[in-house]
Amino acid sequence: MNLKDLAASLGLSQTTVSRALNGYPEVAQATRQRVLAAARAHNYSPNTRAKALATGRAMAIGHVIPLATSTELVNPVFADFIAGASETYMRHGYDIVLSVIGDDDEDRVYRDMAAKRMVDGVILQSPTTDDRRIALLRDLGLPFVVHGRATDLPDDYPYVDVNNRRAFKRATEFLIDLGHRRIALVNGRSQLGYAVRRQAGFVEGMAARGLTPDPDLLLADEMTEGYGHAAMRTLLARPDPPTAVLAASTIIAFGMRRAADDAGVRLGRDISLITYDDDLSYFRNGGAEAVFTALRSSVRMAGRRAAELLVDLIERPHDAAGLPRQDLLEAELIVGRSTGPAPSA
Amino acid sequence: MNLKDLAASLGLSQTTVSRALNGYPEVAQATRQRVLAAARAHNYSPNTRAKALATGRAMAIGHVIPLATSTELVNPVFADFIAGASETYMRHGYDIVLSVIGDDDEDRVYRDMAAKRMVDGVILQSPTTDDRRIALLRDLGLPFVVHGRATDLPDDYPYVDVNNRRAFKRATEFLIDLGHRRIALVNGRSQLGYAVRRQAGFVEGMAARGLTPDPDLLLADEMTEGYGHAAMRTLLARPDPPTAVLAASTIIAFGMRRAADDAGVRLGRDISLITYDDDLSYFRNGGAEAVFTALRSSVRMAGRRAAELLVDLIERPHDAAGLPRQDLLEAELIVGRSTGPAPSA
DNA sequence: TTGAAAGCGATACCAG
DNA sequence: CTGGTATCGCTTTCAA
Repeated sequence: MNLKDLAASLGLSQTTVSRALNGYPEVAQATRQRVLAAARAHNYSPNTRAKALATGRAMAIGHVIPLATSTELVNPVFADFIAGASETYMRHGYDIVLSVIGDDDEDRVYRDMAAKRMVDGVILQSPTTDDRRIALLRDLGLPFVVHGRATDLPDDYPYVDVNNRRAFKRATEFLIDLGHRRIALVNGRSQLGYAVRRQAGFVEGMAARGLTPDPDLLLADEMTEGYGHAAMRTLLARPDPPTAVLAASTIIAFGMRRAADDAGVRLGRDISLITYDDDLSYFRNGGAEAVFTALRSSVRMAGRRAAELLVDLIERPHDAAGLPRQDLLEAELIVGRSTGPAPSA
Repeated sequence: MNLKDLAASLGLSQTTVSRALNGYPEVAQATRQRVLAAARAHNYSPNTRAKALATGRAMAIGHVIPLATSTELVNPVFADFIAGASETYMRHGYDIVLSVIGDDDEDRVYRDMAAKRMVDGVILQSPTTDDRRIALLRDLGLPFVVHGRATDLPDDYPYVDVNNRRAFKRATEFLIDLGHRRIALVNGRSQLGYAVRRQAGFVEGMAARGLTPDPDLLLADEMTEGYGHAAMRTLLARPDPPTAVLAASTIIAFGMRRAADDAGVRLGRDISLITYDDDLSYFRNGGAEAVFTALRSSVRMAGRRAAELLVDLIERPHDAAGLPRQDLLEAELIVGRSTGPAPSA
């Protein structure tokens, strides 16, 4: 059933039926009712492609998930972000078009999306410190919102980010206040803006309590489970292993946890582990006995927020003057028992 | 730059340019070369929406992610499945359209997708035992492939599944051969086909070694982290806690692990845990010291396979007579130290 | 081997 | 308030 058939079956023109369906004011109430009833009866809904062609609006947003060739598992963060975003899109009638890409054909994908006009805007994930995709998208004239920030670029593009610096600062101070002194940070690569900020927060937190971080306890590499495992082994093999570790991602923490198991070391007892974007729901459910967590909850909200900014940008592109279209979310800090006791030393 | 402009710039008709670009044989070699060169030079790529409208093919596949309202985290399995599927789609030129939906508007989404013609086919995830979406999609005439199987329905629809029964049977036998006798199964709800099969495999494995499962050690509920936590607490509180546990999902295992930590029980030492769809990459990286894992690796392959079947179904709908378009993948069984020692009892 | 013209299914302008 | 018609960008007969 298409518009033509529907119009014919009603003895009306396509024009009138279209107007009735799209809520134009100049349609007679009686006519509108008839049209709506018929549409419902025939289970009519307009062909998206035709509509998109006619209006020039695709009613779809592109999400690009980068998947480094070295990555074995997909970072669960992407799924949570999208879950959040889709709540917003749903309300505004947008669909999500997903592209999972290797790091090689990065900008081909954006070029394509712009040229093929299949989306009205895109979300850019995990920007690097001087991400060139931002300039590219601007050139292409494709509306976008960045999830995260590119440290080395002027701060003049739309973004949503979690305040990683502050979150890590607070987590660090929390550990120090528990009595920890030798604290390790197992971080992602420093090309990633958030890795840089997480480390900055960590260092700040130490400084705020008059401590200097031991460079040997600052580890960083590709955020994989394998790396987490290797890092934990390295740390445990030291003559003076840290009493607490701050892990920068779920994926890294997976590997660290396993390495601890292998070594017979009990996390949360023998050594404290704070993992940044993990385990929210448990803490919620568990109630009182909670620990620090942050990103995992914030990520969903970040998705929601980013989607709002993007939809706004697409639908009211000229308000740019007034509103900044940027948002820095504060991560929750939840604290409790599982961090383990203060070290005796 | 659109087809019209491109044709004008070449002094050719749209027809010829279109034919040259789409590899029709009747175009002169020289002409084709000129056209291709110009297209590249102008960075031309055809407007997807117009093409879809003209051809009746959307070149997109719908993936529907169900997100129960009670679910706090998105099951990472979906992301891995999509990562696998997208490898296939990429090769064939399809895009992914994602819908994240609550359990309420289940079939509205499928109806919409069919009516709005925005996708050429869909992947159906996590079927329930007598899933009515299968009949719906058949009615709608929308090509689909199911990831998983609906136990209570005739086995006559296209699907890709992992052989859950066999995987759990083998895992169970493996544990028994290590000396375990009191083994618990923490499973998902029995509306889910795979939960039923996992339990069947577990029971079969016990039977194969002459054991009967203790009903008190068969737990099942919504697959959440909170539930995993509760289940583990229940098990540990027993006078005779199990010496090994089989967890049916990553999410459940998250919670169980945390409960073990809280209780000071070391997984892999004090009590063995086999988790079904977790941790693949670590094992790969770690080499020799591996344990059972399965779905997490298979899921990506399942995504790839499901996508292949679906593309095939869309592009050659009439071969159905010959090929079954069904695939049952065997999950890998990787075995090693982290399962913990055999119990002394 | 090439081109003119008719759709595909909607929207939107211009008349009436 | 309603209808005719051009248009969006491409594919696909049909003719030449």
